[in-house]
Amino acid sequence: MKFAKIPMATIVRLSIYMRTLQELLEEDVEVISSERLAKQCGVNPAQIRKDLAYFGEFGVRGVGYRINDLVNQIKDILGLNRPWNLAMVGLGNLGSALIRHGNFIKHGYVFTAAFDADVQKVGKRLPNGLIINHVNELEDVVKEREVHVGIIATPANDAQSVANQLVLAGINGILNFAPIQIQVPDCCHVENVDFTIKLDSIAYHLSFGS
Amino acid sequence: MKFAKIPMATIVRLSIYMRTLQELLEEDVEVISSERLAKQCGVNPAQIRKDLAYFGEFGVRGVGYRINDLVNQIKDILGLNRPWNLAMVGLGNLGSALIRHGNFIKHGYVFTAAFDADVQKVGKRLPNGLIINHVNELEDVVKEREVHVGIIATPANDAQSVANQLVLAGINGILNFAPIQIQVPDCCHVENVDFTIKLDSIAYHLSFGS
DNA sequence: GGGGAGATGTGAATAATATCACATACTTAG
DNA sequence: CTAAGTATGTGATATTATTCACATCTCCCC
Repeated sequence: MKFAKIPMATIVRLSIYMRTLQELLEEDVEVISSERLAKQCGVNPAQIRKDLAYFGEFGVRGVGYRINDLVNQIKDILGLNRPWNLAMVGLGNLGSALIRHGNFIKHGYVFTAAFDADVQKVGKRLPNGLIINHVNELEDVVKEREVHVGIIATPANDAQSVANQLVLAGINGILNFAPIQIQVPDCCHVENVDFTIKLDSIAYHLSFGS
Repeated sequence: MKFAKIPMATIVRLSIYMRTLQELLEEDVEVISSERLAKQCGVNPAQIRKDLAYFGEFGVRGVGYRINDLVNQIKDILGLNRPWNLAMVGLGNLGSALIRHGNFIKHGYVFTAAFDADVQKVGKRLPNGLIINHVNELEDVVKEREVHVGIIATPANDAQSVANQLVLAGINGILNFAPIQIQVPDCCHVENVDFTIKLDSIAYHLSFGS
């Protein structure tokens, strides 16, 4: 599926295109031009065509893209035509809220494990039926339940240690909500979600104009 | 403070440098070289020096950067040496968790208003003392409490309408957690936080190597 | 079935971003 | 006071990413 060095930015945009296309599908739109899609996503039309061109030809000249097909093709490109199992580590405010959040399941991501260091929480059942395990059991449980991606929602202090354990358990993908830069071996891919950094960008723009 | 066209990526990195530097301060490190900081942040040392060079000279040749000073200078650059008032819109799982999350206050962001469309929730008091207002009151309350940044944590369907109201109320910065691309006038700066997009990137990496 | 309208796919041009490499300046030791 | 050792700041270079512009293909209508 992957033919050349693909810019990371392209991958991110493909996700965004897909989201927008899925929206359009629900409004019964069947075909769209790169120009209209570009406007809706806030990018340049040529950008969309280039991004897709890395992976093949998906449109029809003179017509545009059949949305249903394109969504499926983007899913193939991103590896989303299969289920992905998630483990949540840290069930404080944020972790609990995320695990209840409907967007994961909507996009094919399933929580198959949940961990916390607080023995008070261990054994409790979450709304989705999962029972919280102690972080000590992380390695075993992760392997047993075939977790693919670990989500870190612990305090910053615990994040690195959790990351180490996840790597030990054979995890190669981590989504990190802790506000710290975690260090992992090259085999493991980390994506950070840090909203205070986003707020800093907003503060900068508000302070010094766009 | 702003001298030239500054790359957005530079602004984001400055936030990251600042976070790391603040960590180091707590460990009583006083001075750091661009090389060590770079390693810790996962970037190139020259990158750090270039990023800072947009705004002035902050280091000492042959020595490095005095961390305490540099943190303050980055705060000046980003406009963080002042309080910023936030309004949360949407107090479902995610919104409630965020408003309880300690990281905002730690970095100088204060919630001064909270809104929900559910009349059941209106009037309730949050852990931080705030009382939930109905979204109908958004414009008035936002102006009265001098809100600078609106945070959207509503379902995707409501996000655009909330954004419109925020703009009407004079808000120029929005942090959007709803998984949808919201449209706003140019005067308003939007940052999106969409973790399923991050998960998609991870899925891609796991599927097709790094 | 031929011609016009419209939208893709893509090489070339442009713009933006990151890295290198070294001159410059500061500190310390002798 | 001088020389050695370091680490910054920055012009030059390399790399990467975006946009343009147009040839190519499809559809539709006459």
